[in-house]
Amino acid sequence: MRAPFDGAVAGVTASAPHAMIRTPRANAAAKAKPAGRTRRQEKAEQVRLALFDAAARVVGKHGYAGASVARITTLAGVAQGTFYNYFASRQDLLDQLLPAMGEEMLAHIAAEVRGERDEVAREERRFRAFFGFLQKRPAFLRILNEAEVYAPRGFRAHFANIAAEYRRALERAHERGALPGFADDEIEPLVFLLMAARSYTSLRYAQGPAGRVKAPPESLIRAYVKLLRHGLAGGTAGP
Amino acid sequence: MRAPFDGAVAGVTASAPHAMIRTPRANAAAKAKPAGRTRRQEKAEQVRLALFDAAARVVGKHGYAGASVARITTLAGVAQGTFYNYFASRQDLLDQLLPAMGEEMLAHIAAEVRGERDEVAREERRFRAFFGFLQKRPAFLRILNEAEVYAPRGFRAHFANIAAEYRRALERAHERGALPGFADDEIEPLVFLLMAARSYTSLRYAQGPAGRVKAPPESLIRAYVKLLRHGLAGGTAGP
Amino acid sequence: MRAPFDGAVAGVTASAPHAMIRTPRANAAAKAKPAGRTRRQEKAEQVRLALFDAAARVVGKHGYAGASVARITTLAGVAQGTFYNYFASRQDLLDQLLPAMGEEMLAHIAAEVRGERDEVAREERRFRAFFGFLQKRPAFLRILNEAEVYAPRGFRAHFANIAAEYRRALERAHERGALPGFADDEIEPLVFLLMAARSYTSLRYAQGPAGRVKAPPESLIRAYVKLLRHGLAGGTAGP
Amino acid sequence: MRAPFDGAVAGVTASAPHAMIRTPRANAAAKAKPAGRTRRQEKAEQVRLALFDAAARVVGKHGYAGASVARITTLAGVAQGTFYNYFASRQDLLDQLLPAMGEEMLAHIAAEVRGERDEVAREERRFRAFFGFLQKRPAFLRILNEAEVYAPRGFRAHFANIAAEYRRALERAHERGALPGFADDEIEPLVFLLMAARSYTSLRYAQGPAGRVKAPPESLIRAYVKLLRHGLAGGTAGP
DNA sequence: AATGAATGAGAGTTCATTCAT
DNA sequence: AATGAATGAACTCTCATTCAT
Repeated sequence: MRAPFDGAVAGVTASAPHAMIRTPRANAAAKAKPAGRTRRQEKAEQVRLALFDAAARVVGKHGYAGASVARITTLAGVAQGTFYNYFASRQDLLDQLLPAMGEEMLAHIAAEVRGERDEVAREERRFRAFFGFLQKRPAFLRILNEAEVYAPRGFRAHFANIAAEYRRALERAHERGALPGFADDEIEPLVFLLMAARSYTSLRYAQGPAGRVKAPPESLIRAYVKLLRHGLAGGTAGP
Repeated sequence: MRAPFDGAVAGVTASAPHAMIRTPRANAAAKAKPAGRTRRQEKAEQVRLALFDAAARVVGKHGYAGASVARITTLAGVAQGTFYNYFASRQDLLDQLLPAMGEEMLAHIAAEVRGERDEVAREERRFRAFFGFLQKRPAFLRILNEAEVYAPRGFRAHFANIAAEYRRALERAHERGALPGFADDEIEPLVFLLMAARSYTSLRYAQGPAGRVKAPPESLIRAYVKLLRHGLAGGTAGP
Repeated sequence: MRAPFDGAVAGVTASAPHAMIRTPRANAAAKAKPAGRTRRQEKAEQVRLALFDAAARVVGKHGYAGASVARITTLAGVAQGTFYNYFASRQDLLDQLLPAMGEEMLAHIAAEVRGERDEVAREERRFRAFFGFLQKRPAFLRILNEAEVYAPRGFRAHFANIAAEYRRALERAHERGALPGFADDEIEPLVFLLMAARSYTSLRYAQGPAGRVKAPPESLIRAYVKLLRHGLAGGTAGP
Repeated sequence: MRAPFDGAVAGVTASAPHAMIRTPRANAAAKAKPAGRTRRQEKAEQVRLALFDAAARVVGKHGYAGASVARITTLAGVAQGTFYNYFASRQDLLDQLLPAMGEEMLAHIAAEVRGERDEVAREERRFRAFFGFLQKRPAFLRILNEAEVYAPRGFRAHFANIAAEYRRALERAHERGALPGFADDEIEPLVFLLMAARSYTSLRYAQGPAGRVKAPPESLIRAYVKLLRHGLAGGTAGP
């Protein structure tokens, strides 16, 4: 709700699909008093969050290549050494960035799609929600973009998350008979084709100057919907 | 046929759509004796080519991040300092890599599409030809992938090249009435959606272990063609 | 018999020849109630012992260089900060390690020598007992080895201990007329020459792979005894 | 002859038992003009020597642990990066230090021993020459001492060198009948016992304050000679 | 007395670029 | 035009020690 990541990190912790997330706190947790978190734990969590948040901002602004530990810790307001109390390495944090924000994105999109029955309309909502999320979290665009190269482990985790979610959605649609012409082994390719549309066009249309993020033009959404509804024929007969 | 890039580089030099490509050679060319190239010029061109070729191989194998000037010059068999007689900076060469290979790719695809009239069938041919090219030039997949992050200028130049070519094709199709449902301002989005499909799926399907490049599965191509032909409905009525 | 050092440390405390050994406990000891140790004191002594024992194990396995406070406290099962309640610094503990084990070694050797009257035979027993001790306490070999460089104060203390003991033995032998050719001022050099033999050959012959400790070959002991009995002539006339 | 290492390094290069010695120059050497060294090569050799010399001084003064690349390069008057043009790593240089000086030591000792026939007298000369060398190269004492722990590869190389040399000498003596009481398999132990005497006593007697090196007392040498000549009996009958 | 997170100086190493030869 | 050694800033990471809780 407020600073980036408050929600995102909580989301990750909740669903916890990231074996790589591990902080010093983890050990101490075992000895924790049953009655709620201690002050120390709270403070530690704050620092962790501050580092996470700082990393997201720094990557958003300078890219992964420019995300030095020095920059991140300075922005977070802690000493460089402190970083290594929370993350095993620079790469460790970098690899957690995308999956964490990805969870948040998924939640954001899911909320927008709820209620719509028609599959193309659902996809249109997802598409719009994706772009909406980019505006809510401008850093995400760059993080998403560069992660494949700079944080491949994190990228793969995120990719698997998103693809699994998408696949579930398309498989349900398939069962409902909403994708009549497609065979079972064509669902996965379809997943990637839809992810491609979203991801690739965001690079062209959302990326503004100086890290700014723009809303996508309606013509893009119209073209996408037509393609999904009728293919390249685009709906000859008109709506 | 033989070493990568002999053709590619020639192609670039020929069509020269890259404002950023400018080397010390350019100056020398101005002074060239009218009667053909001197020995010196030929030798220089050879060195330039060797550096280019070495860079492509190195990036293909080690990625842009691992493409140090030392590695490139060692592979090319020249001293490190020599590099800067031909390229303004490491980045300069890196930015020329993708546009050069992109020209070659364009030529390869154009040759495969020739003769086909149906627009969906043409796109299928392009799609197949793209994957075919990846197998011919395995290094291209990695270069294409990483360029956006490591050689953004080069990536943009390449992207503009490809998009322009695509746009021309789709606009001709549009004029022929092959994209009946689409408005003028939806052609460009369509271009990006088709590029997205090609580019994004290549990452998922073509990337084999250890830099190997695989052929795409037929299910992917079937799904793509169905999507183009009928949208998500996928051709309920059958072909 | 059980955890290393129970005895060793007790020994140190008993004979206390180490001016440098002084821990927070020492203060507490002053305030001790006359009637035996309190629970608190016992607990504290346990922690001290645990740290000591952990340090010996860590140095035995990872060497002094790898004996970080973090590793030692983790193995001892206490927090890092606790360390500084018992030792003034990392170096302080490290410097106590060798003298403590050295006392144990001395006791071990003394027990083996008892009863033998011939001086060369006594030295042979010491020599064998030294190697025997190494096998009983494998960590000692590494500690002894590295202490000179990493814990020079501790090394000097240990060295002085051993040399003093040795000197006492040789002086008694001298008085008995067992070292007929040597002048008074040659006793000390002799001490160092005997210590040299023991210490140096242990590095060559006892050190096995992966911290394992081997028994010395009999040929070494034969050569040593011959040297002591007859010099380089080695006993031409037979024994 | 002048600055430390001029000779030492040459010595190493000559007998070259150190597979680990490798500098960038090695490549270039292949292309070298036949007619003598170029200026560049000479300069490079100078820098290499300067680094070597600086390293020896630094280790002599601050120990291996204090021999940071920064200190070494500062003393040598070159930039830190330059270091890595000559040595693969800090450890690489550190491992070369002892073998290089060891060769010089060997030469020094050999020169002193020449001419003497009696084996004990030869060993006395070696012993004296060893201490003499320590005074000529004060840094050597510390380097020798710490190498086992900080530069184990270098130490092993040096140790093997010295032991081989010694062994050759003792085997020749053995063949001459100079070590009448010793069996073949006792020669090696003898080698180590003599090396022990030299090495260990140097720590006790040569080490002065502040890296100063003292001459050994005559009593040490007398004791040593007596031990070698008659064993612990020390020559009852007198000379 | 025990905790353990925070600190920050300092380590080794890399590499694009320069420039005297 | 070619060389390749020199440069030095920048990087990630370690760890003994401190100190508020």
